[in-house]
Formats: sequence, structure tokens, C-alpha cells
Amino acid sequence: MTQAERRDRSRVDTDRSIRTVARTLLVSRGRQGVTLRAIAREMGITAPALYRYYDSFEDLIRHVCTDICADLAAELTAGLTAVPDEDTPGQVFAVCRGFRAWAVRHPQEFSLVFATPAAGLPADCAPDPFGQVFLTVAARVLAARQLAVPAEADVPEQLRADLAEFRTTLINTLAETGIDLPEHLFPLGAAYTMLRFWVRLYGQVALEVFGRFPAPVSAPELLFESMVAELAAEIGLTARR
Amino acid sequence: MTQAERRDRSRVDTDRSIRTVARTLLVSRGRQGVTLRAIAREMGITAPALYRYYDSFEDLIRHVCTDICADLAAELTAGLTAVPDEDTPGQVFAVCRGFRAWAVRHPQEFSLVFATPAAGLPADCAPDPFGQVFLTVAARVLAARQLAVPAEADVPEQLRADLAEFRTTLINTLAETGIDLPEHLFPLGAAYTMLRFWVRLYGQVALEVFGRFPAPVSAPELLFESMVAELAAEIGLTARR
DNA sequence: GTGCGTGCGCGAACACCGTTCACCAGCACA
DNA sequence: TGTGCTGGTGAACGGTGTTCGCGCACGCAC
Repeated sequence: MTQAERRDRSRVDTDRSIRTVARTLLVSRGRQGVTLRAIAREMGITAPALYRYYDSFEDLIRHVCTDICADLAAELTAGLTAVPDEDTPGQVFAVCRGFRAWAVRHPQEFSLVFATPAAGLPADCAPDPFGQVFLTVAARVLAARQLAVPAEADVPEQLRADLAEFRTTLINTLAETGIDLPEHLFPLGAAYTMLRFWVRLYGQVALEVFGRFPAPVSAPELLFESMVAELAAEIGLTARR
Repeated sequence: MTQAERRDRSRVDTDRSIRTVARTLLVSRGRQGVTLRAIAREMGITAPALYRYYDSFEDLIRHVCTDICADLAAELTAGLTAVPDEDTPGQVFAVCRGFRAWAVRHPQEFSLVFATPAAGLPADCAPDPFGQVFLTVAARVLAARQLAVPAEADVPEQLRADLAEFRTTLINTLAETGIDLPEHLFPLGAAYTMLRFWVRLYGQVALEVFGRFPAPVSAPELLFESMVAELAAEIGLTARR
């Protein structure tokens, strides 16, 4: 059996190697520098061999996407360990800053994962590890009651069904990871706030990565910081730095 | 001379035709369906002939991008004609809704122009026609004093230089189109507000186009409307519908 | 009217791409 | 000892961007 294991392990190893090589090519030569033949060349094998591991080029890219998400999630959680457990506002800041820093450092990965229509994950929307980090921090904020939640009456009526579903799937996801968030700590207004939070964070980061601000910004990090501070104040996060 | 003109005109015609065909392919077959050979095929010529008009494939794509921007701008201005001149808040709403509607209807164009790193316009940032529409409406809002502008003291200090430069280039751009916006109507806080406005609008639209909301949204238009209404209230736009 | 220059399109070619297929070496296992 | 599976190869197909030399037709000068 150990031989079979060794065989399996080698297969897993070259599989992982394929995806890391693909990612290296992505950062060094851009989206269209990643090519089955280039990957194979870099690994000392031929292109058709890759079809033993993936159904197609697109299939490989999809797996690379989930790898990227996992790495981003790992980086964010690593950044979280530097923040004391009880400092939930600090955790929010850490995650936001970590996301921006990663995006700026890896623009190709960012645009592949976060700015490609209908790519990445399918619509059934099992939340990717990256989203999970975010939502876990949000759950901690909710559990600590450190959020000024808008009243349910202020949530547009036609959105409540969607938000309710979002809430239940989030609660279920958290339950799977051992976090118990009772529903009374998670009003619809909180889900609405999380949505709007993500809109602004994403917009800020994407615009910086794509250079699409209406004017050149010489200190984008400061702009980002002011945005996060304003955002934290707006959602009533009790911010102690 | 008329003969030379005719010749020139035919050249201009096929040039325009090339870009139109490219855009048709973009919407019908996606980003990687647009191909020099496919364009040529559709036009009844061969691929190398296209090199009489563009230096390279990327060059063509760049020109297609500016075409798209111009079309978007034209669509937005057309939508503006339905709004009375004195209803500046209505014009803001019209432009925002028009932008979202266009993006949702043309996801491929949107992601090509607004979500490609280092593509589109070069960094010297002569504002594209699309941005110009936006900024013209903003100028009207400023001129009508219908904006609650944050005090300059509330603008993060290190951003003021960038914002000041943004303001002067915007004033100059407007002057070129015959609009005179005196500087005393354009405080730095207004520039800051415009920046944040764009961040939220872009984030909302991009997330919808890319399907990157944390949960499936069954009524994205309503979500968008609530965002715009909230945004208008926040910037103190005197909104009459 | 004849010649000429120039601009535009063509066909062939090159290198590269994703993908398929037949084939083969090596290994586990009966 | 043979057998079947796994992972790799090389050739091939149709597609891509790009280059190059050829040729045709047209506008213009003599």
C-alpha cells in the first residue's frame, strides 16, 4: 500500500506543481502568458501530459482561481493572528487592509478572480475561503454587538427576502466551522450593512488596481485608509486603534 | 481632390467597419471570440489586410475601447436630454442609472474597458468622453450649489494636493467644452465627494456585472436604486423625483 | 495616353496556441 | 510471467498573431 501511496503522493505533488507554475507565469507574464505549453515547458514535460490532470485549459484556470482564493484567505487569516481576539474592530481593519495590500501586490490574480464575468466559482455559491474569512470576522463583530445596525424598516422591502437568505446561508456556513451565531444577533439590517460595506471596499480596491480613478492618485494607500476609517465610522464600529 | 477625398472616406469607412465588427464579435462571442481572422472573415477580407489600419491586435483593441467609451458617453448624454436642464439631481440619477443599465447590457464591453489592468487609456489621463459626461453633470451640480460639501478640514491632508490637481484639470477640461466653473464653487471637499461617489457607483455596478455579491441578488436593480438614493442623500443632493 | 508611385489586399509562411490520438515505458498485482 | 493501469510522448489538426513579398488598381504628372 505504501507504494500506491507514494504514487498518489507524486501525482498530488505534480498536480500542485502545475498550479504553482501556472500562477508564477500569471504574475510574471500576465494573463495571456499562462499557457499549457508554457507550463509544461517550465516543468520539463509536454503539454498533452497536463490533460492527465485537468480536463481542459479552462478547468486548470478554474482550479488556479480557487488556489488563489485559498492563498488570499490564508494570508488574511495570518494577518489576523497579529490582532488580539477581543479587538474585533481591529480585525475588520486588518482584513480590509490585507485585502487591498494583496490586490495591489497581485493585480493579475485580482483581476482574474474578482473581475472576470462568470468565472471563478459557479452560481451555487458555496462561499470561497476568502469570503469565509470576511464573513467570519463579520460574525465576530455581530456577536460582540459592536455594530450600529440600521432598523429593518430602513432596509428596502424588496431586498429583505434576498438578505434573509443570505443570512441563513451565512449562519449555516458559520455553523459548519463551529461558530454559533444566533439569529437574534443577526438582523436583516446587518446583512444589508455587510453588503454595502463590501461594495465600497471592492470599488475602492478595484479602482486602484485598474487605475480607474478620475484623477491620478499619488497616495492611494492614504485614500484607502480614509475610506476605511469613514466606513468604520458609518457602520458604527467602535474603533480603537 | 474629391477623388482623394473619396479614397480617404472609403478608408475611414472600412476602418470604422473594422471596429464595429470587432465589437459585434465581442458581444456575441466574448472577449476571446474577437480575433483578427474572425474580424477579417466577417468583412470578407484576410487578416493581414487589417495591418493596413492598425499596428497590432492590441492597438485595435485599444481603439475599440475608446469607441466603446464614446458610445457609452453618447448613450448617457442621450438619456440626459429627457431630463429638464434645471433638474440637476435628476441628471445625476439619469447618469448613474444609465451607466448601470449599459454595464448590465454590455458586460463584455464593461469588463474590457473598466476592469482590465493597464488597458484603456494611458496614464496621462486625458479624460475619456465617458468621464467627461460624468464630470459635466457634476459641474452642473456644483454650479447649482445643490451639494452638501464637506469642509476642507475634513479632507485628509495628504490627499489635498491630488484633489487640487484633479480640480484644476477638471476646470480646464470644462473650459474647453465652454463650461465655466469658477473655483470658488469647487471646494476640495467637492472633489473628495466626487471621488467617493465614483467608488461606490463603480463598486456596485462591477459587483453586479461580475456576480460577486456575497449572496445571490434576485433584484439587483432595486439594490442599485437603494444605493443611489442613499448616496444622493449622503451627499446632500436635493432630490426631487 | 502613357508611365509611375502609392496604397490596399492577398497568399504563403512562421511560431505559437489548445486539443486529440495512438503509442509506449514502467509499475502493481494475479 | 503476463496483464492492466497510469502517466508520459510525439505527431497531427485547426486555430491564432504577425511578417513578407507580390500584384492589382487607382490617381497623378508628363
